[in-house]
Amino acid sequence: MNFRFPKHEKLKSTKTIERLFAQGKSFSKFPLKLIFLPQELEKPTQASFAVPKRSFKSAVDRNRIKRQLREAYRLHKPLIIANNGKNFALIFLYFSKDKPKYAELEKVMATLLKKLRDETT
RNA sequence: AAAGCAGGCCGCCUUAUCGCUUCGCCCUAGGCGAAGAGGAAAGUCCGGGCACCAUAGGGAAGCAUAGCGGUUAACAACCGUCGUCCGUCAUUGACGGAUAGGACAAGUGCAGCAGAAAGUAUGUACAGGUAAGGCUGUAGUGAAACCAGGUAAACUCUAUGCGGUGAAAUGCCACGUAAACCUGUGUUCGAGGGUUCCCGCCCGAUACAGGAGGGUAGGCAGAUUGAAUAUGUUGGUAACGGCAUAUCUAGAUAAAUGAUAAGGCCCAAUUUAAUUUGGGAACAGAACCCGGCUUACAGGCCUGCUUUUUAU
Repeated sequence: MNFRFPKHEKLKSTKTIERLFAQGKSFSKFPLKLIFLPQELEKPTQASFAVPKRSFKSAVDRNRIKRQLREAYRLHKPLIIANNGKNFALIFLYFSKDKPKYAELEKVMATLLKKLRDETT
């Protein structure tokens, strides 16, 4: 099992992100929204996490939520990587206005990733 | 011991598992080791370093500072001291606190109550005086009544200082494209541009301005060895400086420094104590680097002074 989340699996390209917001498909389950597109050729599945400044004014809170999101993704990403060969570009949006509990975040993350796997195979 | 005031310091810890960033070593796509947020990293309010610009010169404007002396790379910061004001003890001093503190004899403006009148002065009563007259004195109101009046965190004046931009700066490498097209202007008789404004100066030709459209948006340097930190010693009332020894202490870039579990510890609620439940602690996240200022801050510790109580 590979639970690592190194730099090259982080979505950084401005172009790809703009394309995601313009054309990406999405589904949500409170408090997360997942936006996704098939990845360009020869690139691994990449993910990125966003917490709007509007909801959380403090940088400390935003950082903490992003870290928890990243942790939840890191531990559950084998769900989408394991068998099928398809790669994705992903963005996770946190749209609640309250601080999350990690256990709930983890549950939501798992269901979202399962849904993504089931709908694209 | 308690309370108050002033100053300074700390601001969760340990272990396990799974991860992230940088560096080093094995020797390669993995493993091992080391290091990894703050006192304010915040606000971006001052001052520097550093870099670039087509010289940055004069005048005006603007902004800042304002007893005196010192510290500093520099400052609007800091230290000392004098003056002024306030408080306490007390009696002409001591202690503590505050203080943007140059000029009102250039001009302009402003001034509650009281008072006839508050800046173009001059009413009443009494006394004196004159050719005549607030011409002179006293009384009365007020902090102040003509005195070169008071007031500049009022305009203003004086002295001193200030070129601009700001790491998205800047340099190099790689990749890609369009030195193409349309319109206008222009090449020493100067289009256009830089300097806040004026003058002056400077740049300037395969150029400049506009239109429509195309490409890139990666890497390295800048960038963490520095007005550095710690200890000792030494000069100075102090701010701060000298010398010696030791140390290397985040370097990310859609932005690492974390997540989970257990225990300790702290806080809140419950309770006779125990226990149980909740929170992880307050304020808050480096972004070129320093020196300050301002603002936010749960809880704890230390030092000094004052008061009260207890003991001697």
